[in-house]
Amino acid sequence: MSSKRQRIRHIDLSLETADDEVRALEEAEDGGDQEEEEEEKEGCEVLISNEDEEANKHQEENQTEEKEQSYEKPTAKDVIKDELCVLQAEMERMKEENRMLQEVIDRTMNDYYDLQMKFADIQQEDQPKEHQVFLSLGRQSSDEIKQAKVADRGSGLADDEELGLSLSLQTHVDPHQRDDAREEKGKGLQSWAAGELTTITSQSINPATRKTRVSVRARCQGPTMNDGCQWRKYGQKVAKGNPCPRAYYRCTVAPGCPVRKQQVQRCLEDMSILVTTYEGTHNHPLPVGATAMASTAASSLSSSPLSYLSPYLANPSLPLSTMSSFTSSAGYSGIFGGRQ
DNA sequence: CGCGTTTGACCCGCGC
DNA sequence: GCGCGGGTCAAACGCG
Repeated sequence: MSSKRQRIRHIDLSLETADDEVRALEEAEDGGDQEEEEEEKEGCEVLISNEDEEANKHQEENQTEEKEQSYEKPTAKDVIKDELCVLQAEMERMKEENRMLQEVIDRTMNDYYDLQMKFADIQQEDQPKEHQVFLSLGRQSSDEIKQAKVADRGSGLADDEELGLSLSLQTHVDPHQRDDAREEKGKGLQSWAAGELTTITSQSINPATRKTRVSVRARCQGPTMNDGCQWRKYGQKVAKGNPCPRAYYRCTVAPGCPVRKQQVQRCLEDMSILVTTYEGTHNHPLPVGATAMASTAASSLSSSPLSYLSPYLANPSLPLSTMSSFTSSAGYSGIFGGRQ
């Protein structure tokens, strides 16, 4: 199991790198005038790109000086024109580069999604059949199913039959359960909509209690990530092996809501990454804000990776039912790979 | 004064 | 059975 986690970490790193590169390029391209897609900043990357730009400027200035020495007194206008041309050319080049990087991100996200599906399948196989009954990949589109199958063939880790079973089972899922799952998934995805989430997660099952569990890894500066629901802290504990305390929150949107979440700030690997584990299913509809974010996040995931980077740019008017394209029954799913 | 957070005590499951 | 560790409770405290 640890090897699987390592695989996910590897993916996370690559995604963040791509994200940073694009962000740095965008900064360099428009000087940060564009509306920021993420509130969180990686200042060092921006600085690097600015330094590059300055270095280019210095180079251009040096070239200009050389020109001035070799030619006969060009007018100031000519010099400015030259600089302008060079800058415009540079800008065009960076735009092109930006486009290419976006394509790379696009491909990477597709690969990432495939891997998530594969990971869910692998974990499905690890569980007893009794648990698999509750597993579901949600109402995937035929393309997504194909992708998953292709991935399965490539790895030889899962078989199409099992995937098909899962798909068929979810059509019999109790609507209430599906709502619960949507809520579960929504909670995690709301962070996407908030632009805070950098990675998605893993799921886990508590065999003893059989409670639904979804964990979300989010890059978040604050003590807790805003997922649209109201939470009340009811306890805090220092877990062994992690110097950072684990906080326990309870959903206060509705009295008696069984949903709890635990947050663990992982100090050792990355202080900025917050691992949030949601447990249980809501016994109430999600707040409007949370639902909107959830559906927005859903559309962002199922559409372009750019909207993944900036979920608010995605169409927020998509119906909540869109969520079922990657949510599932009883709290589990392809992406989160959840189980009950 | 009400609500949320903090924190020590308690409970319970699990491994030995 | 015992010890350990995670999870929860509830009184105390702080803040608006």
